[in-house]
Amino acid sequence: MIMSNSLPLSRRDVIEARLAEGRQIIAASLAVEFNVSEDAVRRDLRALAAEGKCRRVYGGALPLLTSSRPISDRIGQASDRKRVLAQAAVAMIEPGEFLFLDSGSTNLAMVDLLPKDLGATIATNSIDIASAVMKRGDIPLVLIGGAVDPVVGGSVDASAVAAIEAMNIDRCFLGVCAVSARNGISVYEHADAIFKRTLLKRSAARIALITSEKFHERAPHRIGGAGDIDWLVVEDDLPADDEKAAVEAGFSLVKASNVTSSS
Amino acid sequence: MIMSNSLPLSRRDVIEARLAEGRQIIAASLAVEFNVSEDAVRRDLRALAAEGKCRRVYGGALPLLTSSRPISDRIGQASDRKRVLAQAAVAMIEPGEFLFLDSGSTNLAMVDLLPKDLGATIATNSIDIASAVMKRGDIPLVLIGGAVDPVVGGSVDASAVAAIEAMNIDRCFLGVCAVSARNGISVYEHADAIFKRTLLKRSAARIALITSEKFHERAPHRIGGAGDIDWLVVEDDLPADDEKAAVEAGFSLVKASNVTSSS
DNA sequence: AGTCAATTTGCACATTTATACACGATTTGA
DNA sequence: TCAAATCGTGTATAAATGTGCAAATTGACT
Repeated sequence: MIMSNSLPLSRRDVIEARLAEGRQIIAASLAVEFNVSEDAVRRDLRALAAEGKCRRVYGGALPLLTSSRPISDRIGQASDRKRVLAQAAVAMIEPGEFLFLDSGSTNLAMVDLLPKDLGATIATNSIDIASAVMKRGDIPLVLIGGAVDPVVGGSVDASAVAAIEAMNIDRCFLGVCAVSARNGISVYEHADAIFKRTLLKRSAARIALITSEKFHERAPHRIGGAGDIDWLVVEDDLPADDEKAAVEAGFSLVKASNVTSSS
Repeated sequence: MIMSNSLPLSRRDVIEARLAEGRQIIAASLAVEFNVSEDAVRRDLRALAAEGKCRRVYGGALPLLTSSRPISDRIGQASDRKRVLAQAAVAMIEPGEFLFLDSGSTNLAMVDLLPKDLGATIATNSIDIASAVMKRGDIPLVLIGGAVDPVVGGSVDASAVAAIEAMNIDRCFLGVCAVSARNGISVYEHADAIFKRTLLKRSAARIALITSEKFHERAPHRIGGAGDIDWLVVEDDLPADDEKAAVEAGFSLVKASNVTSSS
C-alpha cells in the first residue's frame, strides 16, 4: 500500500522543476493535476516568486530566465507542440484504466502530464517512458521485456509480442512514424510493425498522437488503416487539405487545441 | 505481511537506504510499516536531516538532491568509490560473454566503464541500467520485463524470474543490500530476493560489488551464503576485521585497488 | 543476579503548518 | 463600459509537528 500518496511539499518541487525547464505554469491546470484548490497552487507560486524562481502573471507564472538558452529553446519549442498533443491525449484517459504507452517522444511527454490521483496502470516497451514513469514514482508500471531494438528504444521482438498477447489493454497510445490517406499508418522497422499490430489487437481503445509533419513522412511498414485506430490526436493548426484527406480516409480526428490561456 | 522483528536501529538504516535510492518518505506510512508511532519515525527523520541525509518536509522527508538530477547526483556522491569497484569488476569480464547486470548504482557505474570493443551482450532488469546501455548504443541489450518494483527500480516479479530461467548467463553482477559473515548476502525486498536466487542459479560466474558500508547493513531477506557467490569485489580500504570475517565465512574477495591512473 | 545509566518509545498537550472556503478587490478581454 | 475570471485576505478546520514526561528496553558494571 505504498501507492501514490505524494508529499504535499513535493508539489512545490515539481512546479519548480517545470519552471526550471522553461515551462509556463497555469494555476487552474495545476490545481486539477495535483487535486488541490487553486489557493494552494497560488500559495506555491507566491512562495516561488518570493524566492525569485518565477514571475507571477495573471493565471499562473512564468519562468524568469528569458535570455540565452540555445539548445533548450529548440527542444522546448518541439516539446511545446508535443505537450499540447499529449495534454489532449491525457484528457481521454478514464480513471483506473490499464494503459499502454508505445515508444515515441510524444507519448513520453504524456507521462509528466498525467494527473497525480490517476488510478491507472501503465505498461510500456520503451525504456525512456519506463524511466520517466519510474521517476514519478506514483504510477504502477509494467515493463515489456525482450531484446532491445536500438532504433525503437525498447523491445519489439517475439518475446515482447508474446508478453502483450497476454494483456487486456484498456487504452493504448500508439507511436507512429508516418500517416497518409493512401497508406494508413506506418513505421520504419519491420519488427516494430509486428509488435504494434499485436498491440492494436489487444487494446480496447486505440489512439495515436500525430504531429503535423507525420502526414508527409513515408515509412516502409504498414501497420493498418483507419479501421485499426479509434482516434488520431492532431495539432490545432493541421493544414486543411491534410485534415480533409485524413477524414475522407475514415480517420476520426481529435484536435488538440492549446486552451492553455491566451498568449 | 512483513513483520520486522529486527533491531530498532535497523529501522533508521532502512529509511536512510530508501532515501539514498531517491525515494520520498511518508511519516505516517513508515509508522504503519514498522509498527511504531509516528513520533519515532519523526525522530529518525530529524536525526537524518541533522546528518544532512535528507530534507524534512510537512508529512515526511525528501532526499536531498532528487528534484533535479536523481540519478546523476547519487552517482556523483560516491562516484569515486563506486567507480573503483566498477572498474575492477569490468576487468573480470571476458570478451563475447553474455552478462547480466542486476539493479544497483554500483552496477550502473559499470556501464560507462565497459570498453568500446567489448563483444558482450548485456541483460538487465533495471530500467536505469537499460537506459544507460541504450544511451551508449554500442552494446546489444536484453531487457527483462514484468511489473516494476519501485524500490528496486526494475522487474523482479514472477514473469521476470521466468524470463531469466530461460537464460544461460555467463557472468552476472549481483546487487546486494547487506553482507555479513553470519547472514550471508541479503536484500530488503522479498520478491527481489527470489529473483536474485534464480539469477544466481542461471549464472556460470557470480560476482557482487560491495561497498564497505554494506558489511554493516542489515536486510531481512537472505539470498545465499559464500557458496552462492564466486567473487566479492570489495574496496581497498575495507577494515581488517570485516575482511577477516568475510574470508572466514568462505567468501572469495577481490580488492579493487584505485590505481586507475589516467583521467 | 542486581543495579544504574543511557537510549528508545509512546502519550498528552500546545503550537505550527497546509488547506479549503468565502468575500471583496483587481485584472482581463470584448 | 461590463462581465467573467483571477487574485488577495481573512477565517475555520484538519493534519502534522515539537516538547515534556513517564514507562520500557538495552547494555555495562559490580
